[in-house]
Amino acid sequence: MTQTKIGTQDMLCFALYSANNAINRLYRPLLARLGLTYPQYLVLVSLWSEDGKTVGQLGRELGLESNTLTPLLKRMGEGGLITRKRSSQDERVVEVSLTDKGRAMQSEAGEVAACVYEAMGLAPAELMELRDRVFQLRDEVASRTP
Amino acid sequence: MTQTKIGTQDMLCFALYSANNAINRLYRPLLARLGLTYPQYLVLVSLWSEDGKTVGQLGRELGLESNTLTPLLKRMGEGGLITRKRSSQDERVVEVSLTDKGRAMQSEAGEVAACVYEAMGLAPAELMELRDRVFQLRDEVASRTP
DNA sequence: TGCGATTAAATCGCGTACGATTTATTTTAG
DNA sequence: CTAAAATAAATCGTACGCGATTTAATCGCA
Repeated sequence: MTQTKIGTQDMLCFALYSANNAINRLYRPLLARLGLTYPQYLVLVSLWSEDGKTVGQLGRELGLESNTLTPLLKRMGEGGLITRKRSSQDERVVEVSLTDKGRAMQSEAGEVAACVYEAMGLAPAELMELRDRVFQLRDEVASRTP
Repeated sequence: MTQTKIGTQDMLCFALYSANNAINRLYRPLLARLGLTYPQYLVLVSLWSEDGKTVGQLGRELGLESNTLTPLLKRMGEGGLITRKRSSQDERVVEVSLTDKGRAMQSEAGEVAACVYEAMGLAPAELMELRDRVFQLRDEVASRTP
């Protein structure tokens, strides 16, 4: 017998849970100086790479639903980072776009990203390999979730 | 130039964030049938491996503080899974112990763990390697967080 | 054409996470 | 011995995530 009792330290799910918490604790004070939370930062990263997405598109990319995104985007709109406008083609759809202020934040955010990258202490190749393994696990789990 | 713009799909932090969310979505309905949330399940796993821990000990193991644990443990106490008692040695400390009901839940939880393990689609060796890498990253990030 | 089914956001309630602060107890220095 | 420092939980407010439901608009098909 190799192991009778398993503890939290044996669980991959706990590794991901606690690593995610740890990274959030690193990001939080850095992003707070920009008036951002981590999920808000992810929305900006998404829009910086391609501006003008619907709530549904953002949700599919980030793995979130409207019940999370709607209030989050509302706060970002109040903060003047984005605009939210119903599509004239399809009034059900809300289109999210960057404001000048939201676009301008990209350069400041670069320092945050560099700071987090450094704290991870991984060489680029290691980082990319770990990232791809974690994405693969996510996709595998998601595909088996009813 | 290899890449001009980076997106969410390039970020290790997003991989961890979205994988953690995906795993939670898998756990949630399974644990809900036991009346548990994922962090509550982690508390039980910790106590099953060694019963009788203080709030502070649980917090160090799980990476959580009293502001998160206190209400969580209160709910678990109301659910009859644990007891919370101030130490007679040091009245500042609260000791958390399993009830019979909390202990009995271990066998039911085994099925949940098996279900999650299967959904990950990883061989044991792969799983352990990924787990250790993620823990290592967590510890590295935590050690560099002020 | 019209009406039920589908789709997209929004709303609501609950349970985390966590920064900041408070309360209560113990430790420690003088 | 005692007042200040340190420690352990608890409390409070804000922002996620998400299950469940609601509202509004569009689609599909008889």
